[in-house]
Amino acid sequence: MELRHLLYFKAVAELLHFSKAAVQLHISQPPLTRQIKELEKELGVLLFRRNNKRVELTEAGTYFLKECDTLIRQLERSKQLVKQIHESTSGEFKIGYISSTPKTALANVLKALRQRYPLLKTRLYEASTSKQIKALEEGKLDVGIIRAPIHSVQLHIESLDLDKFALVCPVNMPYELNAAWLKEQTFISYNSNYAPDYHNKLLDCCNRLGFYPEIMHECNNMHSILCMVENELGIALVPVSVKDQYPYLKLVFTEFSNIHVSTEIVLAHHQHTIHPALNYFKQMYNSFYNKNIDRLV
Amino acid sequence: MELRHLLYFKAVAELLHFSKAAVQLHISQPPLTRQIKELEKELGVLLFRRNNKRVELTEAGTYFLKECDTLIRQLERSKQLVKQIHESTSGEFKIGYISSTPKTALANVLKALRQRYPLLKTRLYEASTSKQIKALEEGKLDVGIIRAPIHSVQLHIESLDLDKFALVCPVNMPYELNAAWLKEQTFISYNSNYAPDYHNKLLDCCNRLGFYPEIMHECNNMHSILCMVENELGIALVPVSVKDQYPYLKLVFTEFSNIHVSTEIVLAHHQHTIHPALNYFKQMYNSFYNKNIDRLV
DNA sequence: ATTCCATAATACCTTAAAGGTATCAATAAT
DNA sequence: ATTATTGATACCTTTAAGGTATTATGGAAT
Repeated sequence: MELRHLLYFKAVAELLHFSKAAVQLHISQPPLTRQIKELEKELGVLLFRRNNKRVELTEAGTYFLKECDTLIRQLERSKQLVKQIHESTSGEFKIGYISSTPKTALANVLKALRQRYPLLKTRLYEASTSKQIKALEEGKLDVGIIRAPIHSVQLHIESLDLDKFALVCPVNMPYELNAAWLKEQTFISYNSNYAPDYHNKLLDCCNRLGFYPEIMHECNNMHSILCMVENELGIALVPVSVKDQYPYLKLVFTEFSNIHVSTEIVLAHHQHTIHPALNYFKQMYNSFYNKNIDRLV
Repeated sequence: MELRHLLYFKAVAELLHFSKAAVQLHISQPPLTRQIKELEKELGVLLFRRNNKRVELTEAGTYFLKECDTLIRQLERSKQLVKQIHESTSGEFKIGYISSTPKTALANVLKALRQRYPLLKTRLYEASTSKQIKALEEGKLDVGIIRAPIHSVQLHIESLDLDKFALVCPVNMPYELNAAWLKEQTFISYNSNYAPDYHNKLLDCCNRLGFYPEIMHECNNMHSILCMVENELGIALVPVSVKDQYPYLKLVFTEFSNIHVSTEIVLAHHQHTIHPALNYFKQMYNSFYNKNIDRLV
């Protein structure tokens, strides 16, 4: 038996007419008759009750049609699945990340990914949380490393880390951790439109410290913020995890151990996608990220 | 794509060796290589990573193997199912029934069955409930019309009728419905080993009438019992439903309307069998049986 | 490093079977 | 009774599956 037999049978069973079915199948009628007979012979079952004028399904034929339908549908599904898997192991893998992401962890993950999926090309996009959410929803990104909260039913997220805030000052700058002193300082931060949730978290943190920050300079990435601080344009409140990423910058980080405001870093991707590279990415990312965390502690 | 491709792929995927797979498939290696290439081309997916020394599944191949397995298994299941349906519409349909079954209903059902399934041969077996249960369990009967109770987890049963008992006497024989008179009579009945549950019901009935029957003659079918009664060898207690089956016998039936002991007639067959003829039989039997009942009422 | 073996790929031929054409036979409608 | 329709049959053509011989290449042994 071959798939052909099933497809031919399906056509005849649905049209109940050999000649019409033959037309639909783009073959002539005699071969079709023969194929059906072959099928019946192999099954040892009469599928059609037919004389030269009327064709009808036998009871067995009726059941077989149902089975054929599911089989053919299943096969199509399988083809699609395999194509999808193929795409996700040999096409492009688009990764989004916020600028505060540790680049060494990311680099290690990419190395592992390259070894496991040699055909897979990776594409990196540093972008804001909001932009990434949109891109993930539209399928323009496969995975994103972003800050919670994420309000999207389409995306699946898992937590990577909780990040408290720290004060960053240039070295040799005297500082005090009290509202009076902080109130007088010039602050550098993200643009509030660019990362509104992050911005609110930051304001919440300041509020608990008892002041409202005067933000004089805004940047759209972490590295720039820290460079501005280093060059004494002001000070900043940033997530503590960035501390280890820029050891060459002449900065002093001071954590607020008593203020429990933190931003959550999550890994997000579309729901219900079977994507081996993505799975592997998640696995690797977690292991490398945790290694980093361990080193910090 | 043809089924061949799937079977060939499965062989190579399981052995991870083209030459060995070719031997297993009873073909030579080059055509196998070609078929696999065709499959890969049609899917647009590389299924094996192979050099001249090593063959291994790609990620996509691994998934496709799973899909192939289910598809092939599913196909086998479908073939079996269709054969089973074919058997049950063109083979033999073996019907068991107890001797008190109305034959006209049965005849009408067989007529309907013949019209619907012209290829189906029916085989009738008049047998005791206990013999039928054994035969049904062993697959030697497709359906049985028997008396409850049935203690078998393998069988599915559904109720057809509740049958009360009636006294049968020859015409012109004076009779009284009291214990004193009944106690003095000679009774004819089934062999107690032959239909023990029926026998117990009958004793229960007599007990409520206040006597214990002296059974002088035993038969193994209803018709014989009634003939014996007609020929004045004794009287009998029988289910009322037999009354209409032998109008030509010179008998008087008297129902005990106040004694609520009845035997249940059920239709029994093996559980979980997909059997169109059986389904139709049940449907028809119910309709004809109920028609009979209606006529009685 | 060289040789040898194992094994998949390639080229080309053979054969089986799928598909086509012409025709027949049977049935239902007129 | 006649005709049109339609599945079956017979026979031919073409496609593609399968086979044989050979090559190329990667890994193992020397």
